[in-house]
Amino acid sequence: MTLEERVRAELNPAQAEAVLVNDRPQLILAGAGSGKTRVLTWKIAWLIEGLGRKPWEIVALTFTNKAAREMRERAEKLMGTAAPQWMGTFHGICARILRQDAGHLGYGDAFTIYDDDDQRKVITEACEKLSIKTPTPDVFRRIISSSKNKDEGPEQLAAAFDPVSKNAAKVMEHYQKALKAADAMDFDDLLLNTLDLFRRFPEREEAWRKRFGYILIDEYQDTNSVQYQIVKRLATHGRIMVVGDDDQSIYSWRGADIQNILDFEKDYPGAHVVKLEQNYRSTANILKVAGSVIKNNKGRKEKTLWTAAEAGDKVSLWNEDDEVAEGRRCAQLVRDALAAGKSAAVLYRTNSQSRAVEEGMRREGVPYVMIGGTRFYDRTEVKNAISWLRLLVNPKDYRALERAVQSPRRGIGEKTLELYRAQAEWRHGGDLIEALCGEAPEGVRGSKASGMGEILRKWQWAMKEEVALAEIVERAIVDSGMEASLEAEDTDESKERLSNLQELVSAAAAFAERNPDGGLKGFLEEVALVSDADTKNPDDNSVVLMTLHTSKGLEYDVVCLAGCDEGLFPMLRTDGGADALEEERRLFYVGATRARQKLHLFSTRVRTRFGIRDACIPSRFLDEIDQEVIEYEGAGRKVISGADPDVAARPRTFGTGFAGGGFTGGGFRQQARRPAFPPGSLRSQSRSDGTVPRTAGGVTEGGPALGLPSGRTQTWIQNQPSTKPEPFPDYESENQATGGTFLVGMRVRHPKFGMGRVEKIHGSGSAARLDVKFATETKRLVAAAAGLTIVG
DNA sequence: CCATATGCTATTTTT
DNA sequence: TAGCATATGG
Repeated sequence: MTLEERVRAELNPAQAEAVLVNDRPQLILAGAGSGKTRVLTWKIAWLIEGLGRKPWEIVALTFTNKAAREMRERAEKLMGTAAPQWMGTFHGICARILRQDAGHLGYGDAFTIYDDDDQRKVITEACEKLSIKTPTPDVFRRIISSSKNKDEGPEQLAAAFDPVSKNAAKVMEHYQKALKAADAMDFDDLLLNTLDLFRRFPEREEAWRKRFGYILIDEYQDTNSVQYQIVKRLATHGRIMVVGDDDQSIYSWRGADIQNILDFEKDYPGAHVVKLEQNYRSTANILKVAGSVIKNNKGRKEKTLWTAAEAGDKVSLWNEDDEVAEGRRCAQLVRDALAAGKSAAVLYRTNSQSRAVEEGMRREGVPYVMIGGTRFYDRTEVKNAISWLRLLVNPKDYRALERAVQSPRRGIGEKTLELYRAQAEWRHGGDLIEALCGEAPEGVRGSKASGMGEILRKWQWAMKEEVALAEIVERAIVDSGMEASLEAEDTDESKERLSNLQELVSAAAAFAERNPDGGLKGFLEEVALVSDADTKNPDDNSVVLMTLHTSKGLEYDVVCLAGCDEGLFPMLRTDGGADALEEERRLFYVGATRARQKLHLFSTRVRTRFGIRDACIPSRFLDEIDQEVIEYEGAGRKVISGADPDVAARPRTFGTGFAGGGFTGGGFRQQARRPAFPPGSLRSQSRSDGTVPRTAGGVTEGGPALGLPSGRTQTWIQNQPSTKPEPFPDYESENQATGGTFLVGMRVRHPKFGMGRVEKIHGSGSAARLDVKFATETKRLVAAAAGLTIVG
């Protein structure tokens, strides 16, 4: 069989067309689970074995290491020969380009990659130097990063009229200088500098363009402006294939521009467009759920996923008391799944939700692996050890010195360090190691610092002797004194840290094995660019816990999607644009389509957020779901439903039974939408103003009183976790303006003063005054007129 | 310079 | 509530 015949035999017609067409730029719109990796890997095989292209002519760009690895493995398996060398993440490939060419831009080839922490620190220092106090460094960090993602510099920021941008411009300028002085780049710089290289050095651009005779890009919908431009410059020859799904664009907040994929046909005239709409992953019911939600988005490329698979189970909708019950239920469901030999995952919107889910897993004894949170390489002790190595590779890396000097503490502080920095710049061309070894700066008793210098010198020596990578890492841990200091501490925590450091040594050894020529430089680069999901490989017997974002590209037999509660998911920030909701919806789509066989969706009645228990309303996405394919679940308490549109509000939550005995938090959400549950519910209980009588808790205790089957007391409205409902009159006040009810402890937003908290309430009704504590001061406001919004 | 106390804020995070 | 960052005093 010829290769072409094989392609046609093993792929569906659309996939085969995507693989075999080769004379035009190609846009492959690949719905979730439609086999895009398959297409990419076959494309590589076709280019190499079918068309005689050389592996080194092909560059394949992904957004995650995991995706790159998977593509490589599958391509190699398919061909039995080596896959292209240039397969990797955008950042990784750019780093490789820059290792070669950064000299043109005034960087060394040993430049360091700064992570978020380094970034924060450098920006904070910049703010201090410039005596800029507002806003916070972290705000600047975001502004700077998003500027870079848009291919903009300080100039554009300075041109803006608002003071924040003006400040940001100054900070950014200073920040970039500091990075340059440290011979360092942040993540954004890896991309931006590559673009810069191409713009400023056409001959280099030309060289790379020739190098990359064929360009493949995965997840094209996630490209930002800089990536887009890099690609555009390299792909003038038109030998490019991009694969993506506009419905899965969930990283706009990282600068991804969905327009890139929507405009592909404009950017590459004559492009060949293939839609992959057959889904091979999920049951028809799951797809229906995903499809019925995503179709509410405007501005998407119309496409409908279909499957040859059967309808399968209905999608389950669970409504639990609170996040604790939710976690338990997930654990139970997942345990059954695992027992049946299935894979399972629990997905949530925010990392903070993981706690309750973890707790549930532990209580039910279900093994789990959590992805996200702190990366292995982000643990303090690991970073500390690495800072020594960084300094060794790049002696200008001031940030590394700042860390190393504290690992362990050795009595050298900011001031001394600053003097050495000056010294290094003045006398040693920025080389901090030289400065440490040389004569101590004026006013410094040199012995402590020069001790560091000697250690580093010794390692430099060892490096020349080509000592094994793992050994260098080991020395960093021992010679620096980190090991001794942790041993001396001798606590459970210090033991844990020591073992992490040991693991770092193993990681180095493993790296050296994989990349014999990688060296310390290569290792540090991997450390900087690898993610948590790349390092953690869950075994078959555990559930995987992670955010919806990290779940993209993965699939599981059984998926629980926790926290489908309005305000949490979708999570809409006040300043988010109209597109924000659509992005949340795409996130739902991504989450739902991770499931192969069974999807469980969860909402809760009450949820603790920021230490406050709050009443919840089911996510609007649950409303959008095609009702035919869902079933309501719950331990003998199917939630009663209804489509009564004027029941906008949920009853407050009374926190009786909790410490203190008082009620906490909760309030009427005037803007609340009708719940997802079908007709005939207790809605009748609500008053025409959309509120529920204060005494609701008492009334709802008994099912029969409401004409419900007895024993069925657990209904949506009834099921308050409390029995004592009467609030103290002084603690509340009606507010006509927002229609909300203020309670002490509530978090509110004022148009001018920002976020605040209700401290005290004087009087009631329209005459009520509130003492609201804002960030800087406490104000007494007229409840009805202050224009406060209840946040939570 | 370092250890402790207080106070503030609080998405998502491929790299 | 909890984690982290800054403030403060030894």
